[in-house]
Amino acid sequence: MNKFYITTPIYYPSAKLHIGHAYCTTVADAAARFHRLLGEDVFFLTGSDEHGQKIEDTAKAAGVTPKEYVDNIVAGFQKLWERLKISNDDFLRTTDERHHKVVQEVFRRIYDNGDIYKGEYKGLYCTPCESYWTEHQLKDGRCPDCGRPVKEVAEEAYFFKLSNYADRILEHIENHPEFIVPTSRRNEMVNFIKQGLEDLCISRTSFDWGIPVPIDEKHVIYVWFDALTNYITPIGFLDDAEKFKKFWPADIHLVGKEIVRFHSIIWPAILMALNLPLPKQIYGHGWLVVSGDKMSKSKGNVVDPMLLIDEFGADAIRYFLLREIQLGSDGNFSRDALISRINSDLANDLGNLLHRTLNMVGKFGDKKVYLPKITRDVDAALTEEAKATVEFYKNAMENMEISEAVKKVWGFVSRANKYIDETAPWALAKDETKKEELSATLYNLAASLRIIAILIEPYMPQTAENIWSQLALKENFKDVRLTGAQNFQGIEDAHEVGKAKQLFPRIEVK
RNA sequence: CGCGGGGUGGAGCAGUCGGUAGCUCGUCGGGCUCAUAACCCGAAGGUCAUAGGUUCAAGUCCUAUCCCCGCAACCA
Repeated sequence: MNKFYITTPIYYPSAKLHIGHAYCTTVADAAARFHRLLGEDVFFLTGSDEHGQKIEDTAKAAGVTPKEYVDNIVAGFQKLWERLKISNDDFLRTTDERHHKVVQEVFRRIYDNGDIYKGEYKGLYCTPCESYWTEHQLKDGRCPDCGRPVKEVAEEAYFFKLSNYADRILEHIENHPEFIVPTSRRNEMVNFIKQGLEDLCISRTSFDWGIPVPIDEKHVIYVWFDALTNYITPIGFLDDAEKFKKFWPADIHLVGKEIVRFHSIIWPAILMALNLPLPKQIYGHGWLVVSGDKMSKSKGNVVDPMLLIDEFGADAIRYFLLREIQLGSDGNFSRDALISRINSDLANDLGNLLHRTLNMVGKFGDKKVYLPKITRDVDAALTEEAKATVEFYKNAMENMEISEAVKKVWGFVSRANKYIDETAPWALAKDETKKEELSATLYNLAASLRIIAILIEPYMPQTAENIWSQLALKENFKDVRLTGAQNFQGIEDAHEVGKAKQLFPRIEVK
């Protein structure tokens, strides 16, 4: 059996998650669910990156311990994923004991190999703020936080020999075109490496909230070194060799475009130092922008996904994110666009298709659908379209062209709506000699909806199941695989369908 | 000249190897009456940021300019 291992970044609990985090996790979830539909053995990981000075400071300001602080915020993460119907197989917190062991072991192994050495970290330090700043972060040569002068100081620190791996990483990127996607990000990384890589400082003594360096307790390990190793912790790196062998290397690390660098340069270097294979793909997705602006607290335009779920439901949000935004490029988020999608695509096109179909099966028949005895040209055209849709969908989803796949499915929804017009069942129902035509129309519509339900499961799991249960199909929806959608006549003869219930109400805007 | 992305009907976007500029929404007109005022068909609307260049042919390739945005070793 094929396996599929996909990860999201582990998010930083310095604040509540916004719609951009929800976007990334939804994309990963759709991919994970799709691969489960293929029958693969899927491991889908998300989590939280809880260490670092910023957390320590924020907790102090809130008057709680760092652990109390992150426990509270991370509970919010988990609540959000639950409400968004995220199907992750594990949730890794970098404060987990299992993760500490891994990070320390990774440090130890690389140290023993000689790729970690003790050196001196030189930086511009603001003593009152207890922070290091890089030169470009300074404002007029002074601390950007308090405006006081900074001074160059040196502290003892451990360094990872990133520079040793530059050539090998570059070679890997050049020999594996699929390693960094999209291409624009890959080019960025190639340029970045060609500028030369410095060794990476991977320990700090200026704060305590982190995992101690195993050989030197007064240092804590740099957050990225800590965070990146999360990807090998829950799949048994230290405690389950068989599981590890099965799932590593990861198939996709889905990350935001701004952290592609850490995943495609630092992380591979760490893995090389451990003699482990590299992940197959780093996918850098774009950002959600709100009316052309990046979301930020200072602009006050941060969108809270929890409120959106309260108002519109998880599936509608998921649909919007997956359909509207081209993975890899930035996309616009707006309430108006969301409502417009819900009304036209979900209520009018899909919801109404289901509603009118079930209604007609009851009104023009005996609530049962019968295997067609005839095939008209329109029937053949519909069947063809179904087949083409499933094929396109499978191919697109495998290539993470999720938005393309969604659009194709909705093309089929439209085709089914058109089929109703072409066959005009209300006219057939008035003509006793047209019984077979009517019967074929009703069956083919129900069969189309069955396929649609399967295809949209990765996007809208609740809606998919809802359609399935309104069709009253006997097979347990959880057992359905994509192969089931490849068979058009998947409903048994004389099957009795359920009662129509509105899938998505139209949202009235004043 | 630090690096990168973008500028295409009213809005949001697609456009592969150069070959009649597409999609969704909105607007207007028509059809239909099973349905959630939904569905189906048709139409209007574009100097493809600007100026040059290459070519039989440029949204697409080249050069320059303007504008927007991101990154710049702790933002999904």
